[in-house]
Amino acid sequence: MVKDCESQLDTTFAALADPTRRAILHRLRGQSLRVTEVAEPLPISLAATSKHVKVLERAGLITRTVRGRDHWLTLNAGPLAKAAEWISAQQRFWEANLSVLSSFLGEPAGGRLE
Amino acid sequence: MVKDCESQLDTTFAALADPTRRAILHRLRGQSLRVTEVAEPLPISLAATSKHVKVLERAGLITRTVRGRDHWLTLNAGPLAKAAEWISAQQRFWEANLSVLSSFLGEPAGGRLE
DNA sequence: GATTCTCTCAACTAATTAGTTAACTGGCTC
DNA sequence: GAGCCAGTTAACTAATTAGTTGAGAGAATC
Repeated sequence: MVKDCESQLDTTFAALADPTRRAILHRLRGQSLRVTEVAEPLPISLAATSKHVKVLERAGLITRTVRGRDHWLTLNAGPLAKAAEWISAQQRFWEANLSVLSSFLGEPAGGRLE
Repeated sequence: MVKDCESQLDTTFAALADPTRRAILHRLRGQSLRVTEVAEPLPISLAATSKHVKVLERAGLITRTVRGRDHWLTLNAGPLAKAAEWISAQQRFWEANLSVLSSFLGEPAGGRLE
């Protein structure tokens, strides 16, 4: 299933929008863990954790390696790079935009600014 | 309403997860626009656009300046910086993680890797 | 002051999501 | 092979979301 850039950003940002999933990614920094280990500190059921893992996997943010009955999860930074790229491209225009705003606010006006 | 870091990331990433909203932000690069102008190229109603604008505003990604009947929208990069920060903190561990993965995959094994 | 323009809000629908519990599959161990 | 362990799937609920249309509030204009 080939996913275009736009819809990849959709799934990446949507995956990152959940604090539980961010906690999972955070926990996978520098170590591979099994699903049960990932679930252990979380205040939700194993089934719910399994769903979150699936979301992260579909977003390409983690990689699953099956070994017998254990599923080992590993961080995968590819989509994170794409997301960071989009954000920084946006930020590149922030300065320019600030000047636009200030010149706008500096106008003779008469309008309310709240 | 004071929002902690975590829930700010929630709303920021959730706001960025929608392609229409990313298009709006993209369009606001370097220029302030009114809601109608933002809505013009979008294939949805003005009311729907108004909702997206509200989501972006609540996420702190844009600022609204009311002038008479016109609402001027301006990009606001603060939350973007927080989001970028979270991502790059995560990325800092990618290299370390790659070595973990490769040593894991390099084990004598017997497990399937699919 | 009547009309038009900009924008929001209310009410509704259809789809998605995060969680639950219960049942199931497949691998390990005694 | 009986039973346990790891994990997914199914079926359900409650909440949220993206969109619609229709109505309304306020500002500009003729």
